[in-house]
Amino acid sequence: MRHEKVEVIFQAAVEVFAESGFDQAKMDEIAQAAGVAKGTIYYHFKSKEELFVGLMNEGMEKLSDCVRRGIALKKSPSEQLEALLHAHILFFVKNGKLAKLLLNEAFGTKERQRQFRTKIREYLNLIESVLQQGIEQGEFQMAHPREMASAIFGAASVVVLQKIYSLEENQSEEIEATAPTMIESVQQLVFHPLIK
Amino acid sequence: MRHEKVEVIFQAAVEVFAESGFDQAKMDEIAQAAGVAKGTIYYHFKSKEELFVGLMNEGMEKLSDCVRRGIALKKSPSEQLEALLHAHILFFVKNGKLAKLLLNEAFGTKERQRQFRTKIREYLNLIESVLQQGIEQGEFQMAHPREMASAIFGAASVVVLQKIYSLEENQSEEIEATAPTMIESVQQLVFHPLIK
Amino acid sequence: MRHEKVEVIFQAAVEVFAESGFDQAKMDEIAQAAGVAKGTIYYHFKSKEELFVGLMNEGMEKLSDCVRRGIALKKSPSEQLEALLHAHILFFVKNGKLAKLLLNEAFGTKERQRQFRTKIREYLNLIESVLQQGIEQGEFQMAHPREMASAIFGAASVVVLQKIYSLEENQSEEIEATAPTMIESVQQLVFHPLIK
Amino acid sequence: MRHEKVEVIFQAAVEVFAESGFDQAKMDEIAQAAGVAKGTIYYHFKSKEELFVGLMNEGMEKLSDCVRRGIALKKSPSEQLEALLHAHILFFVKNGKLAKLLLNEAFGTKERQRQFRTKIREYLNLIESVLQQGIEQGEFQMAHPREMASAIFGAASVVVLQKIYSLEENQSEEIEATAPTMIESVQQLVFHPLIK
DNA sequence: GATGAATGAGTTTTCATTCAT
DNA sequence: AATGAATGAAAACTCATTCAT
Repeated sequence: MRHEKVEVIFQAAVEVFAESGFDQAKMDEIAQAAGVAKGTIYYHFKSKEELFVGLMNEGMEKLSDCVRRGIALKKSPSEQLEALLHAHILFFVKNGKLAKLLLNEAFGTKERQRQFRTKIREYLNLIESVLQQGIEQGEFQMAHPREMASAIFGAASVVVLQKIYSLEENQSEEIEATAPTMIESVQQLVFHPLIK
Repeated sequence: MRHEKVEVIFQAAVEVFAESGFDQAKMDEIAQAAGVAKGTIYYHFKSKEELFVGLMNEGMEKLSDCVRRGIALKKSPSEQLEALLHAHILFFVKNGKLAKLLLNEAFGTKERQRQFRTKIREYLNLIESVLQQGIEQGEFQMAHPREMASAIFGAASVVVLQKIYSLEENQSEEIEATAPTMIESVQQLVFHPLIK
Repeated sequence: MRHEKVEVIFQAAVEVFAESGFDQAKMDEIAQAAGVAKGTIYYHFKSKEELFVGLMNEGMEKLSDCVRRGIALKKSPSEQLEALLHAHILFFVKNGKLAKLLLNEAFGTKERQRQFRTKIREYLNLIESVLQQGIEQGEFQMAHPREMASAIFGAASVVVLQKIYSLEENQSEEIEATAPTMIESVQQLVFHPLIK
Repeated sequence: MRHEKVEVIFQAAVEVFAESGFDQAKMDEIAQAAGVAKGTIYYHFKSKEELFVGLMNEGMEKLSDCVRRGIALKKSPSEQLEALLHAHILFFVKNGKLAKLLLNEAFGTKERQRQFRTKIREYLNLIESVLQQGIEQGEFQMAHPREMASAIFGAASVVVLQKIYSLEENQSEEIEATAPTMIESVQQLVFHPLIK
């Protein structure tokens, strides 16, 4: 297993980065939150950026794994897509901190953001491949599976993020209870027309 | 009409903020890009934050206006929703800089971000009201119009953002040509099931 | 004339760099000594290194000018060499701080030191050209004017440095009084054999 | 005999200190170069400073021994002085790393430098005593043997240093071949007038 | 209205040193 | 004897903001 202190630092870093964003996050704060000296972080990570990138990669890895596991149980593309949405939203609900970071830091021209987008691109490819299979097997019908993948990703992600922040502003914490609502909405968007 | 210098500063600020994000953007750089002295910015704006907030508010205003104008021409909610998506995507395509800022700075706990989210909330209300009318007039059918509004907003925004950055990485600039692809995709998502 | 603050910073920097050497010198200390804020130094100089290099260049420039002026008054190479030694030693005596920096920072593989050595090389060329002329005019006789230039430079410089530090340890300050002693010694080394 | 590890550390330390100077040299780098753990250095030396001082003392010791051995074979002061110059220059040529350190770290107000200068003072006394004997025995003639000792030390040292760095910049390594040139030059400076 | 030199609080990062194993 | 993870004090540098001109 990974070095104990590294784990502690990772935990603390997610909290702090999610709370403040990359630039506003202070290494001091991360160190304090982790209960280690600032030097200790630098003993394990070359820089703030490297720490952040490590974090993001791990986060995307977890999301991918989680979604892949959900898909693996299903046979037909439409069931797989359903499972994908379900897993994606639940993952974001359970890992709100990561979700915040994901959208906050996904876009931008900094190197770390570019690197990060590569990971997102991979995740989008996963979605796209499900769509593609559906098309090939005659289940789905769409002209632009790549754009559709982005749109679905955006819908599923922003629903959760918006909910997180709106609940935060009302200081309620019962987000898990609202998961079905969000899943249902995105499922409808994808599988049924809004129009009667 | 607004003071000439203010306009110049606004223009420059959008560029710089979009390129670097709020924190990494330097007032020096904005001043240089605007061709004014740094002090001049502070003569017109109290702070970096105020400049940014002014910018974002104006941006959201423009987006709202643009969408509202699109809707106004239509009668039925479904036509209105169609027009809304169309206008939203075209606006983001035409104002890529603003689009970047929008998603980059929409989430976070800083005061400026909270303020900004208020504007987004208003925009989401606009979408929601179209959905609501559709329900009332028996055109639409959905359990959670609020969540649906978020999902639609996310789908339409992320499609464009993802496209912008993916084109940037390939150094092509022909994003306007791809607008129909994106509009079509989101329209399908909203109006037709993916499933045959 | 040069900007007032720049001048003040230069003055302070010579003091501090000479006292502590490049690495041990703190920008804080220089700022305090100059009576300006640390930021002011960085407003005028890009980095500690740039400040230092500027300083050294100016120092070598002054030394060169001073020696050149001494030489200019003389006709024959031997008179010129005499004047050169005289001027060099007096300059070091008057500008002890600079003399310290000169020897302390002349050697090393850092970029700033390499740059600095280029200036010293130029100064050595000046000495060498006097020697060369002496040879051509039949006044001097030597096999390796380049090495001789280094040797003379070393003799004249180290004599003064050693004296500065030995006086410092005895807390006496009367170095100017000892200048003739040093000049005489180096003159003898160059013009008369030690051997009777 | 000295502990094996101590020897290894010394070797590595000379390299690293000579390459980077005292301040820029990193204990990590020395440890790596020596192939031991950082803690091991601290097991054998109390501090970076102590390691450095030990090094310098040993270096000066070796120089002194080498020169003393050269002198011991000669009888007359002028032969002794000749041998001294010869030994000094050859020692610097053979121990370039040490030579660099010697001049780089000889001057300055830090405690380690003061300590080091004590050793140099002793070496200068050795030179001075040869001069003094020459005067007493009627071979030499000079007003200020102490200053003359400094001047000779400076000439002999700087000649080599300047050559080392100028060859380094041209990436040639044949310094040993140039030793006679340098010895000859300093010998002339000391024993024969430049003037015909 | 406009300017840009000056400021100093705030941040990342480095590295000698320690100490439990 | 030897190790190397952990530490925290120290330093270079940044940049939003101010203000005299």
